[in-house]
Parts: sequence; structure tokens; C-alpha cells
Amino acid sequence: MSLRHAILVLLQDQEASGYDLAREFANSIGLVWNATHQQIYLELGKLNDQSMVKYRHIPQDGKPDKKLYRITDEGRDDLVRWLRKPAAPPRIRDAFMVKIAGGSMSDSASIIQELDDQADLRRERLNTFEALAAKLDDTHQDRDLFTYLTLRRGILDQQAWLHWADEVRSALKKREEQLSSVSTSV
Amino acid sequence: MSLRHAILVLLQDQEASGYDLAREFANSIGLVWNATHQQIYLELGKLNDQSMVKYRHIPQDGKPDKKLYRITDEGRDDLVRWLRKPAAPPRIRDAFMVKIAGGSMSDSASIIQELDDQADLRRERLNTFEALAAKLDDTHQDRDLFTYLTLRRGILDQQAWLHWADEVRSALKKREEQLSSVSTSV
DNA sequence: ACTACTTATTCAACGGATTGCGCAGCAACT
DNA sequence: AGTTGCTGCGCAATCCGTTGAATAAGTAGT
Repeated sequence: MSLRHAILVLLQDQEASGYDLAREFANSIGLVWNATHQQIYLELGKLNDQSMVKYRHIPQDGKPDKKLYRITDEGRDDLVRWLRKPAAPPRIRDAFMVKIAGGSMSDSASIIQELDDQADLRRERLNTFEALAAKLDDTHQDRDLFTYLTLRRGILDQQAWLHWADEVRSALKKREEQLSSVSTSV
Repeated sequence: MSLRHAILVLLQDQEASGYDLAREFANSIGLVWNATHQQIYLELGKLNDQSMVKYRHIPQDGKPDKKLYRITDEGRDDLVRWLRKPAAPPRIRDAFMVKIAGGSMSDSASIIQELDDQADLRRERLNTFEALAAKLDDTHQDRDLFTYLTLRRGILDQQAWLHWADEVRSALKKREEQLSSVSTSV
């Protein structure tokens, strides 16, 4: 229900096409909310119907035409109203964690395999977030402060995850030792 | 697509009714995946049709009748197959974070208000998770290890969040000072 | 020359999820 | 006597989200 608001937040700063927004969802805001281009185009259509945004049609040659959307006053009002009322608690849906919870049915090796794969992803994200945050440290605009705080959230999140992964690894190592000592003693 | 597997994980240990599962989704597994009772009953129905689970009809007096579900061999096979193939990366949908990203449209006071509310929730969760983890520390069953690791994930997550909240508070304090010094100098 | 990728938008189909409602009886509190 | 809350199950409408595909032209690589 707040994809619309995520879009409005992005349109605060700049006029953008659906395609532009999709790219931003893959990067910056993607750390907080993600969406595919189909969803975005659909939502832009709805927002336009409700006159929360409006667009200019830009013909281009060499490239397909595009629609540049910008937020309207109504859109800004709607956004502010939304910002004021408390957000619903995020629903948690982490398939990998479901696997961990059911981990006693797997062998340690395959769990660690997937753990390492996930850890690689997290480490990558950590690096990109840190690089982006470092850039922002210099310039001190008010708007950048919130981008920075969002990045910090991402950074702390990845770090906590990686720390947890270390705990899992050493716990599973111990488990392996115990399981093998049991099987050899039989 | 993995609500079904979350249910199967829960049914590994015990026979349970839809109602029992709903309660567990509100607590233990809720930390990793959440679902309402409607969804759970629906999914149990599907799982039953596919003979991944079966149930006994238990008439009760004083209370409504119930169906006690247990996992079948097919269900266990399906679960194991699912555990083996890599999980899709979790999609992130955090409305509160969208608000932070659009924070420059709000005043610091109302942001901190909601931050504190969220922090209370997180602190509560942290306490319950820590209490549950402490209980598990004594008994050393293999199955408990994974429950423990799941709880550790939750604990580290809450801690990281609370730490981030502190950063936000001090950053916003600074912001307030700057904004007020600007307005008084005009 | 052929393939693949990028820019740019849109439609259609399906399945997952949320919201709202309904039934039913007992226990406990006010 | 009345309200609230717990145990227990279910249906229906709607909305959100994913997957897959189509169109169309330019650019870059093998």
C-alpha cells in the first residue's frame, strides 16, 4: 500500500519517467522498498488518475518516447498526510530464515553453502552502501541527511547479518563434530 | 510461495490445529514469516488436497471442534526438496523506512515520536527473544540449535535497529539546532 | 551478419495476501 | 445483564505482486 508513497518520495526531488524510477528502485530506494517496472508503471497510472502526479509527453528520436512525471500539490499533500500517520509494522517474509528454522532436516554442509552465498550478496551490498555513504559525508544538504540515515540503516543491517552468519558457522561446526563422534561411537 | 513450507516446518515437531499454527505465527515463527489465520486455513486446505498433510477431526465439548494436522511422508519429502534449492532473496518492504527517506518533508519532532514508538516495540521483542534464547541455552537438543540460531538472528536484528535509532536521534538533534540557528539569524 | 543489451511503455493472466464478514459457544470480568 | 476475549473454523471480494510477453529502435560487442 505504500509503493505509491515511495514513488511520491522519489518524485519530490525530480521529474522522472517510469523507467528512471525503476532504476532507482533497483538501487537507492531498493534498500528499503522494491518493485518491478510493471508495478511502477501501473502505480504511476493510478497516481495520474487520482491527479497525484502529472506528466509531460516527451518525443525522442533514436529512443522510444517517454513520459516525465512530476508530483502535484495534491500528491504532496497526500504524502504529508501519510507521513503523519503511524506506519504499519513491516511484514516479515524471509524464506532463508524459514530454512534455518527447519535446519535440523538438512546437513550442515548445504546450509553453510547457502549461508555463504547469501553472505556474498550482503557483503557486496555493504560495500556499495558504504561507498554511497562516504560520498554524502562531505556535502551537507538537509535532504542528504535522510538519504544518509537510510544508508546507515542498510549498513548496520548487513553488518548484523554477517555477524550472525559467523555465529551460525561456528555453531554448525560444533554440531558436525558432535554428530560425527556419535556416529563413530556407534 | 513458502508459507506452505513454514507450516510444514512447524508440523515437523507436532500435530497442530490451524489455530495453534496461527498462534505460533504470531510468536516464534512470526519473527521470520508472518501470516493471518485466513491464510493458514486456506493453505492447510491446499496442503491437505495435495496430501502433504492429513488431519484427525477432534470433537470437543465446551470448545468448538478442531482438526489436528500432521505432516505426511510426501510433505516431508516436499519440504526437504525445498530446503535443497536456493531461496529467493527476501523482498524488502519497510514503510517506516520509506518515511525516513522522505523525512525532509517532516519536522524532527514527529519523526522522533514515531521512532520512539518503534523502538519500544523492538525493545519488547528483544526481551522476549532473549528470554526464549536463555531457556534454550541449557537444553542441548539438535532441533533446539536451529530455534536458537533463529532467535539469535532476531536478537541481533533488534539490537542493530536500536543502535541505528540512537544515530537517528543524535543526527536529528543536530539538525534541529542548525534549523533554529538559521531561523533566529533571520 | 548475428546476438545481446539499453531505453521506454504496456497488457494479460495468475496466484498470493489482505480485509471484512459470519458462525458458535464458553469464560471472565464489570 | 452486558461486554469483552478466547477457542475454532470458514467464505468472498478485492487488491497487490509476479511472471511472461509484445513492441520498437538504437548501440555495442563477437
